[in-house]
Amino acid sequence: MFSLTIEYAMRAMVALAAGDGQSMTTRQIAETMMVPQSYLSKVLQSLVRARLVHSTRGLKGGFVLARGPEDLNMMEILNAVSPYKRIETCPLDLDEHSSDLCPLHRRLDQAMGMVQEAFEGTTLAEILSEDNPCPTLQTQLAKLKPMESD
Amino acid sequence: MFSLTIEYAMRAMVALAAGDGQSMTTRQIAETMMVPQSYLSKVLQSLVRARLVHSTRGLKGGFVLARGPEDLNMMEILNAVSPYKRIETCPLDLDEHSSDLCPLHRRLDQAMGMVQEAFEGTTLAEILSEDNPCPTLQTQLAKLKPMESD
DNA sequence: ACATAAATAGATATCTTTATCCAGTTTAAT
DNA sequence: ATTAAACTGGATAAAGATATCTATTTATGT
Repeated sequence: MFSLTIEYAMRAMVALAAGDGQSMTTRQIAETMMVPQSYLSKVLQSLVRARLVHSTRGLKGGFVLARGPEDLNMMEILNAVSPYKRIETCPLDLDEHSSDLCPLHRRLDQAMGMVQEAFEGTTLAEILSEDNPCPTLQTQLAKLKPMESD
Repeated sequence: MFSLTIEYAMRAMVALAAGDGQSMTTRQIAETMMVPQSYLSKVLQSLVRARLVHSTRGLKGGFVLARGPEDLNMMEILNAVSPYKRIETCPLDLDEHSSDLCPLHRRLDQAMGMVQEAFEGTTLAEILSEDNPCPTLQTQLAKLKPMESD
């Protein structure tokens, strides 16, 4: 249901959020989240254009979240890479004046509405706060902040 | 979020359900629901293969629902044309043994679950029973059953 | 200044989805 | 039997999504 591009964007944002403010390169994100690196660079540029992450070029450059993880939700990430188009008018309805959707498209749009609400209500911070059995992320994070809390 | 193919499949099934048991040709369905006819024929074959509709060839042939509209839900239609793959295991998790999803994919799959439940709980009969402001459908139906209730 | 690391932009390749067309087959009506 | 209507299956084309590569620009450290 969700495109690979959306998957990759979400993974990248989770990686950045987990990095705790540290800048990460495309390569680091790609390896952490097992995303094809060359394609990830395109996805990251979408996230930059949507102003969800900041990029810095050159040596020691990389990407960081533009806001705190508690202020970034899944819907924003999805929208950054593939704008979510709710069904506003029945596609069968020729004149655009009908305010209501037909029953079929009302149902389809309701489903989209549920997803939207769920995603808008879920921040990166919440995702990070839950138990995270994702092994590659943990491994990589251990490298990123080698001796943080000691 | 839902592919055009899914859209077309849903529209076709609604058209057939509205036809009240009468057989409809590809052309009739296509015109009623404004779907490209040649592509619709492929979609209909998926619905036939999934046994949601029956087809009869030859003159006076066409398509009819395989079951009553109260026994056909949106999820079956979706599955007929593009199998719904819930997220069973975290795609980042190398060994397949982890029973739980990581928080990100738990959220993604929960969204898919909500859609699935909504669609499973919605039959064609329900869709038909609601007010239907979809003008093309009504126009076409008037032709199909010209003097039904008089 | 120079070399290096890294994002950016553009061109290109591959695969999937969407769409069209045509030849073949089946059936009803004449 | 012949004809016309209609589904079926295969080939093909066009568009979009996914992926890769290369050259360019920017920044850092020496």
